[in-house]
Amino acid sequence: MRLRSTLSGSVEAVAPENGRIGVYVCGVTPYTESHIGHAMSLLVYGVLIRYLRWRHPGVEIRYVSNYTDVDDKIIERALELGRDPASLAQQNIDLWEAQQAALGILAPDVRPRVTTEIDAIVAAIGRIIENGHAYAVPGAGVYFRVRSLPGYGKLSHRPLDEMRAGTREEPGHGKEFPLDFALWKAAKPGEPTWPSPWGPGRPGWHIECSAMAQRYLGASFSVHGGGTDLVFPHHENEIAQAEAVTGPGSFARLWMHNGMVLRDGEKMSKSLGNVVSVAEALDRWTPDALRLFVLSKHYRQPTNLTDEAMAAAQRGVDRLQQALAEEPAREGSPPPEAASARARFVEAMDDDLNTAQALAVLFDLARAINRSREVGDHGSAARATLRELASVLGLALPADAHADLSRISGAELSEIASRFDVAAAEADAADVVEALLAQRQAARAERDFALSDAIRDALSEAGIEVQDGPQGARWSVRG
RNA sequence: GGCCACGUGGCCAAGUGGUAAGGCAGGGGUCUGCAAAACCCUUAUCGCGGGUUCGAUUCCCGCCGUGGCCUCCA
Repeated sequence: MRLRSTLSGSVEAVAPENGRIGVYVCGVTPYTESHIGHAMSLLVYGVLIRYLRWRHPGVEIRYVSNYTDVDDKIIERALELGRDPASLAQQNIDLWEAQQAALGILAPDVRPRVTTEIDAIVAAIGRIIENGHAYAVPGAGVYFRVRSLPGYGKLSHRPLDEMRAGTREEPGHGKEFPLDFALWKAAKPGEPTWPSPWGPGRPGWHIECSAMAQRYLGASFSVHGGGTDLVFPHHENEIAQAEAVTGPGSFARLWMHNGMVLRDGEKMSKSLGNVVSVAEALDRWTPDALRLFVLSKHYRQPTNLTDEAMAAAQRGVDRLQQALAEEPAREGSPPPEAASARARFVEAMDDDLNTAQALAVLFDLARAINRSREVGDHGSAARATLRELASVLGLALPADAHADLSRISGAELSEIASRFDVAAAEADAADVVEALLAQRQAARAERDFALSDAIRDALSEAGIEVQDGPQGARWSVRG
């Protein structure tokens, strides 16, 4: 497959390095709970990995994504809350991992953290100093010597002198040059510290990623990803650090960046108060709807989260689910669309992860299945293809997606049951619904449509939709 | 101010030098006791102005607009 690389600006083939395809993606700094933008990012890279594994079954795909669990913000936040930075980070990581699982986001093979990789980081800094690309400033720490590296700025495509313009001097830190950045920060009172040849302290921001990426993927690897907001300075600095250790041209072959999630047209930010947390998203929308929303546009484009867009995404998911719903019928010849679907899907995904086009293949497949069902064919081959391709995109499309009654009011259901003289003693809400439907079916058999419609309306008001089909009535919880 | 993207039907969103996927919404129809779902039909010349070309939405220039980065950020 091919991906557009931020480094070269062109579309390049994803190729194995050192016998495998290694992918490193910048994870979160767990100083607070994660938001929908973090989820969108990892969701996309998870799809990339799923696709690579599906497309290249014989190739090892190693997926590494980190946690920067020591950093200014974590320390600052912990201080505000009067608690230990480590436990704060751990709490947010635990929450985030549970949420990722709920969202169906593929877990990385390795999730390194700064606090458990200090040895690798210290070793990397040592090499950078040895190679003349960094210098220690007593009492301040270690700085990377940006001007010593000729290629600095090649990722963000900005010459060094141009970047200098917007930079403010930081007096008192002993920097040789304003753009030099910290590899190691000398210990301050009350902060977590580790010993080092340059005195106690902690790693600066960028070094952890290059050190951990090279530790788990080697000096050079296939793909490095992250949000487009990380291009500068984070990824630029990662390249500089890595090349200062392993030489020019090492490190990631291809740099991939995803666009930002906007909320109602604006970037999510604390000051605007428009941050949508993962918790809120999970509460309001289904994982598949969020996934469909994210994948319905190209990963590099910014994506605007609106209630309308999410409603549309949910309806789209319903449509795919509907096509997969089992209904007994005879097996017929598979619709012709099924044969070409796989090829079209691969073509789309190979071309810079064009998930929007890939989704179109799924929807075409859904239509083909529904059409064949109209003429009495089961279409199971096409169904299996749809399910397989959907799973590559991480769409769960669970058969029981709309059977979850946990959000339906039990009291309301009991009230409806008693209103229609149905025994509501059943502990299981589903049994109550089934009993009501049986009552309704009896009414329909007697052509008492007033009663049957009243039951349907009552259930609908409670959030349960009833549909009559050839095999009887089916119910589903409104999304 | 500098750098980089983007501007496609009511909304969301792919895409191509030779008049444009898919989803949502709307309209008409089939099916249904009625609905719902599903199926069929139906809605676009691609921000504006130039240029290159036999031909541009697709390439180039300018303008307008939106977003991102340039400081922490997925």
